[in-house]
Amino acid sequence: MKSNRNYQVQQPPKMYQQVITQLVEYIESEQLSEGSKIPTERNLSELLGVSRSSIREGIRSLELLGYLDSRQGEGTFVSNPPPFLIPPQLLKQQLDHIYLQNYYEVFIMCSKQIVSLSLSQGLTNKELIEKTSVLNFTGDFWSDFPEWIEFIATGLQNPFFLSLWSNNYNVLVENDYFCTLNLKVQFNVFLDCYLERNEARLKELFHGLSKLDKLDPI
Amino acid sequence: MKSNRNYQVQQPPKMYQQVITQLVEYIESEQLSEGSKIPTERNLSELLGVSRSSIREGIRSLELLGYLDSRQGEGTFVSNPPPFLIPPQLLKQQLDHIYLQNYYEVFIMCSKQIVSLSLSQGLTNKELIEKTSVLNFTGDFWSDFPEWIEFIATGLQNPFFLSLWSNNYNVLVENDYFCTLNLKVQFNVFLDCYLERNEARLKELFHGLSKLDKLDPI
DNA sequence: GTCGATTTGTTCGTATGTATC
DNA sequence: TGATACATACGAACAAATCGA
Repeated sequence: MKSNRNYQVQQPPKMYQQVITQLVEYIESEQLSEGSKIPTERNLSELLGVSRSSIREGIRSLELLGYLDSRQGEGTFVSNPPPFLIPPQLLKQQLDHIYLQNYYEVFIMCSKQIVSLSLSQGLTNKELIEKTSVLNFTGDFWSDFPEWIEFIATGLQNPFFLSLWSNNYNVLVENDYFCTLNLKVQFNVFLDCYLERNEARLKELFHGLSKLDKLDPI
Repeated sequence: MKSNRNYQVQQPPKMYQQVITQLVEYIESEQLSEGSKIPTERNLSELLGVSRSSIREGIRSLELLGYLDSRQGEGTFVSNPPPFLIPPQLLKQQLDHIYLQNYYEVFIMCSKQIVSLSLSQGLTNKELIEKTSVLNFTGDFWSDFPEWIEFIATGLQNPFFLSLWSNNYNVLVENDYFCTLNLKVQFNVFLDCYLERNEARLKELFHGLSKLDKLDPI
């Protein structure tokens, strides 16, 4: 090597990227929380010394991530982005079966974890039964199972499992994935094992869920 | 209700949102895959009948998601977005301890799942030992453990677990989370149990990891 | 190696719609 | 009703990078 040139492939940072960084730093330094108003586009333009267009490109990107919310005539406000995002869902992309299957397996992992954590929460058997009795089930597995998981997940300390679970669930629903699955188990079985705290059997049941065959297209 | 007016609280869709939708539809309909070039900003402007600025706001947002990649002088190209995103990581936000702990628990869940799937892959004991022997460990838990997980995850059918794992891992690393943990176990123990396929003991070990105490600040 | 065409990067000015007082 | 503040949107202009003749 003769020169000191940097051969790394790296494009120079773009203005909107820097705007994003500055914006986040500004919000953190000012301790702005959900609902707080940030300076107007024109102010930011002067403050950061960049054009309004670049400011807007940054704001728009942060808006898509759920970090900002701008309303015409009012201003731009700080918002709380979710802990996880699934890009194809944000873009309402059509996903093929192999993608959906991958999301499905993550979905099952989350479901399993939520059930496991729920059982280790230290509730008495009575509380367990009382809590779940407020739910009214329909008999349709892919209607009852999600309702159940969502319900017990809201009681957990860590809300991220529910967030991740919901993301995956929504992707699958929006792509009509569940109706392609060949289900061989009743929902009651899950619920009974849960109320009996039969973790070994639950493990088997979840294992069965993750190994579902695809329905043969007729 | 006297009129047919829609009282739903919904802001009118913004141009850049529509641009995003149209762009995704265009890419899908043209079957463009990774690396394909999309029309120039000026072309898109005419094609969709919106200004170049709005086109850019849409492109920029998709760029942040990893769905597009635009290079000055060349053009804008289709890219493959990752299956999961963690917004605070994209924004290089500083996260507080409670947030990090939540991500940590998801991280452990993924690690556990990866190990479990790896063991059920049907490898012989000999293959298992040979595969892991290519790794050279340092003795530092939070250096060895991630290297191990990442290695065995690359052999899995479903790449989403690794993707999700990496996302969480990177958040934790970037926020110096691991060095705040009070670790009481050696990495060897994990590896030995793995090679012995001792799933029951592995379960205990992971349970121990998820219940780590925070180091007392001195 | 130079020139010219193409394309994104960036800025500025202007007009319009909307919310608030 | 009017005035003000603000985001929304457009279009023109120039800079910078890339590529090919």
